[in-house]
Amino acid sequence: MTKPTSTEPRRALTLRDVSEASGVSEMTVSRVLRNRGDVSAATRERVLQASRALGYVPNKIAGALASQRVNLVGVIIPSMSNMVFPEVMTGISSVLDSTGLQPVVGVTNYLPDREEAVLYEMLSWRPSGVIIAGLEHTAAARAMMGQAGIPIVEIMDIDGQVIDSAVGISHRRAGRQMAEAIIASGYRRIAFMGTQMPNDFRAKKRLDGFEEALRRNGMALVDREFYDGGSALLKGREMTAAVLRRSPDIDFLYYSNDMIGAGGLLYCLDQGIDVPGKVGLAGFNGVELLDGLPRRLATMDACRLEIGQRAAQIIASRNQTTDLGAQVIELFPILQPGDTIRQF
Amino acid sequence: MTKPTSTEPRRALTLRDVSEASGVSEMTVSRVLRNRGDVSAATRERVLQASRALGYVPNKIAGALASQRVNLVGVIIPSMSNMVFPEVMTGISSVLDSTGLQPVVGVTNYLPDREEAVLYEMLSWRPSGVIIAGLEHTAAARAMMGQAGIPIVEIMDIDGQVIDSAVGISHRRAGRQMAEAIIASGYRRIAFMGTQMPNDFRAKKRLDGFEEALRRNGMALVDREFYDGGSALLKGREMTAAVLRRSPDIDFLYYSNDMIGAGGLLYCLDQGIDVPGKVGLAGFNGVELLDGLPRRLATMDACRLEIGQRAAQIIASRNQTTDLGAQVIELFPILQPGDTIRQF
DNA sequence: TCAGGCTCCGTTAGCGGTAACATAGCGCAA
DNA sequence: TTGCGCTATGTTACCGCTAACGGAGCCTGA
Repeated sequence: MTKPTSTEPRRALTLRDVSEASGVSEMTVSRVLRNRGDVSAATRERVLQASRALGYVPNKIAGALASQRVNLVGVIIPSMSNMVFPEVMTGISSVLDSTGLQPVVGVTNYLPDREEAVLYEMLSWRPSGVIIAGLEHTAAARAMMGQAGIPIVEIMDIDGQVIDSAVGISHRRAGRQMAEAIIASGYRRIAFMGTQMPNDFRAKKRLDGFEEALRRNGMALVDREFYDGGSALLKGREMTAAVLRRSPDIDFLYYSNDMIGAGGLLYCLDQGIDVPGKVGLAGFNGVELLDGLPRRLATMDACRLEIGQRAAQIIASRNQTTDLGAQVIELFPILQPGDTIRQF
Repeated sequence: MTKPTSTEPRRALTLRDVSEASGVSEMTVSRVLRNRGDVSAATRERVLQASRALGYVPNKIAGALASQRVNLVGVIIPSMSNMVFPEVMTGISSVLDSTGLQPVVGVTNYLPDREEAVLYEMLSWRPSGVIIAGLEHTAAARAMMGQAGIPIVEIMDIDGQVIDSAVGISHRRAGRQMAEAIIASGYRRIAFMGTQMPNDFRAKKRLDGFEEALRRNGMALVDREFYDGGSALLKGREMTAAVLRRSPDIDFLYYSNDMIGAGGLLYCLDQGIDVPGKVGLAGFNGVELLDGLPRRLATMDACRLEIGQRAAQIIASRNQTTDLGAQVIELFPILQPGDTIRQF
């Protein structure tokens, strides 16, 4: 099985092989394969035939070096496994697909040093642009992005200093809005549950905004609980159980994301708790999963699809004559009350 | 905002800039930055300082062309948003991280033509290896992989013809096993629910194996239902409702994946159906999500983490002296009965 | 004292394409 | 017939880096 088959070439194919097989110069082959410049129909056909027959695959490394152009866009995100970034990617791809640009993903696991390393690696391939989640980066990462000479779009968040362009929502405001809606519905004894991660700056900003709004209304969080790793749904159950045991008079549970919120909702329903009468719940993100729950969790959609699309549009335009220039785009999430907040 | 800042260089930095700034040859700078060859500690320090001060980022395109080596491994998967591939990626990364190799992901959305295009694009960057989901590919894709002269590992499935190496489970056998367990538990009127996708070959193989085992026991599926797009959890609810309405005497619901199975489970519990007494349920994949459900759904874990790890090990070893050679590794999924199959 | 073997660093020649320019061949109007 | 302009193709010079080799300077032991 390890022996090369008879069809396996001893040496990788190059333009020269195709040019010899079709009797034209390498340059002409190059023109045919890139659809660039004038080539007669007859020659084109001959070249394509030879290329296909040989199974030639162009070497983009050489091509990129010679042309100083790379059709890659680096996308740097904290995680792939939480339902939020796959949708951002969908948005990015939907726009990039029609431009010849191609996304390349790097994952940081919410670690700033890892983000820096991933960024360095990406920039070393000289991409046409970078889309990166968040506004918080190491000093070195900021410097690299500033120097890179390519469009940089920071996504998801706009509460902070932008390097070049940004597309996102204000998480602080989102937290405030949710708090105000909860208070307006008459809830008074509110608990918070979220991730332990010190580097999830957006979750932190939401909580900041949330608490600020509580304070303005003369209130404060009655209880809070953090988790770290494991199945979010299960953690949501466990934290909710712990909080309700510890503080039985709680009347609202605010979750930093929908997954743990869903776990909490399932727990409350299991326990026969009156939702939203006795206890209200809310999460954040507006993930599709919620549609299948027994009751629709209150949440705020984070505009993930549109964020991806807008970011990709900015990158794409900068590689064209229709350059949109650097810009900061704020999107506005919509509160979806679902069935877990009292309505009047 | 579109004006270049003062720190932005007019021209991209090259090794020459660093070499001039540190007073040594480009070759020496190259050696320092790659940690290769002998350089005195003093010189090394000087070069690193200059490099950092300038904010130099090496050009891997030029490096790869000159050295004929690329530290990239292409990973081609059908989807990123279904909980199964993120875990495979985790396995791949965990192994590759210590090797200097780096995964680059491409997504096909279960479309063979798209897979071919993604593969072509990847091979044009001359990666050190390719990990690709499934054994079914277009003729052109198979030819490309055969010619590429790099290690190719097909993952997830081993029921079919392997190009080079493979790591996976037998989905046909998995389907059979589940059917046998269900029958052994005394269920007799079984329905199936799954995706409509004609190109999800692994789901199809599971169903084939499942039906084959039923036939051998003189049985056949009583009902079946397929879905397409949308929230899997919600579709699971809807399909389950439809099936139970249409065939009220059903006593077992077999789902092609855990997500729709979870939706079905939630529906049954909502309806007050006795699970697993009156109706049993089972899914496939062993996703973490299930831990947070009110009841643990019966499932089979697909060895996703280990598949990723083993595949990465094969690629890594082929780039070393410890070459493992081409191989086909079969993994064996374990049936997790959970709480939705009657136990005796 | 000097051959031999280090350590450290420089020089040369590509890697496989593409931009930019050069040129051959042709049709056609004057 | 000449010359202009066009189309179709070839030639040349890199792109930024690294493999391979070369060689200067120094240390060592006989």
